[in-house]
Amino acid sequence: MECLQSLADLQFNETEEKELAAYAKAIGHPARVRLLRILAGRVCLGSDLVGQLGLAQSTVSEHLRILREAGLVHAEVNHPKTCFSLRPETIQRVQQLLADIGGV
Amino acid sequence: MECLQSLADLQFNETEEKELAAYAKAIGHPARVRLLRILAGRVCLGSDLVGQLGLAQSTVSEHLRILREAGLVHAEVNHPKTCFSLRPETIQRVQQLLADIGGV
DNA sequence: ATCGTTCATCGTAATTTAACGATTTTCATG
DNA sequence: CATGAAAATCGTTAAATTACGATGAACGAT
Repeated sequence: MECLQSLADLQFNETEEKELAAYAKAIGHPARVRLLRILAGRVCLGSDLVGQLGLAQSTVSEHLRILREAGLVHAEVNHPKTCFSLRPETIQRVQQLLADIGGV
Repeated sequence: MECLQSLADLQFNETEEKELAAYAKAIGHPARVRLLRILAGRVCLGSDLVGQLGLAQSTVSEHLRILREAGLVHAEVNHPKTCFSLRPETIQRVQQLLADIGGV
């Protein structure tokens, strides 16, 4: 007995699979979700975000780095401050990749 | 200097933050994204999925467990076989949670 | 009752992640 | 040029993740 439907026509897009996995991995931590929600419709300095998260400055910085490297957040440096903002087009890209799976 | 917009009105929904983080964490691995894509529009036995992934049976079983526990995949046992299928409503829920952040 | 197939679970090792305090970098300002 | 503030990086520890082979459990068929 085999799969209930044919698997012969199955072809993988490994690049997109890794792309979605990387986005999801970056989103996959409550502190980072909170950062994204704060930055939805708001532009913030790192120090403000530290205050909202209740985590050490270095920890928040690390979470922001992960979000930045994933392309979910943009950072504009104005020494000694840095302005963080959401990149909504990346969120939309994630939604598009999810739609290919089974979403709307 | 503070955040460029007010943070006073900020309120968190920790439950939803954890919910989205948990979904994203489950999706955040290329092998699990592939499983989801295979199961999009197809119902498969575990043994078929093992063949498609090129990983050990125990490893695939573990990935399927993670997807199941996250509510992304449904498993129907017909001993000694198990039928795995996507739960599209969960994918849609993830999209909704993303929309609250900055998606469409 | 035994065997075979399928899937889950166990035990383990290697890698990655998360978190913190301490330190360093960077620039504007005094 | 020295200071100070903000953020990144470093070093470390603890915990979680990933992967595998081996083993175990469930049940249909022989």
